[in-house]
Amino acid sequence: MKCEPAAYTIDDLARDGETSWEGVRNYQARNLMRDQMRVGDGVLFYASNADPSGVTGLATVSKPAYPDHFAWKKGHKYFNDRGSKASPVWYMVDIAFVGRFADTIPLATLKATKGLGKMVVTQKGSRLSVQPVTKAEYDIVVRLGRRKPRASD
DNA sequence: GCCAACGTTGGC
DNA sequence: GCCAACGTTGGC
Repeated sequence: MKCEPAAYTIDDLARDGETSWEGVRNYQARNLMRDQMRVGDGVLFYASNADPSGVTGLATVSKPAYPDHFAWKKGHKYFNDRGSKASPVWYMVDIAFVGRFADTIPLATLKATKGLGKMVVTQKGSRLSVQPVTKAEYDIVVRLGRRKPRASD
């Protein structure tokens, strides 16, 4: 799940413990949250438009998809006139903090890592704010995040 | 700040 | 239903 640091960071999630993921206004991303995400699923927290952009930590799905009520709040920045309280269009999930990486795993590292060649975020033009990750990819990224830098690095 | 990639809108 | 115009995302 991607987020710009100006909006929310892994440190914010560490402080909050849990957060709702409102504001997704893209059908593909919505479908992933609504149809694919289950409580307990692992989440890679990705900082976009950051320096460097990359995975900054781990979270887990703590509440399955439910209507994003910000979508029908007139005047709210996440207001969207599709759907309504009666027939919601936009959904969100809640995620809970799991861990923070000592250092961001930059996108360039993901692209250069064996086994991540097909990971959605490493593909050109991958703009979706919620992307699917395979178990194998997830495990590789977790290993990268846990690796302690050597003095010679 | 540039611009490629992609989603959405709306005229026809 | 096509597709040009437009807006947004996000890496660089």
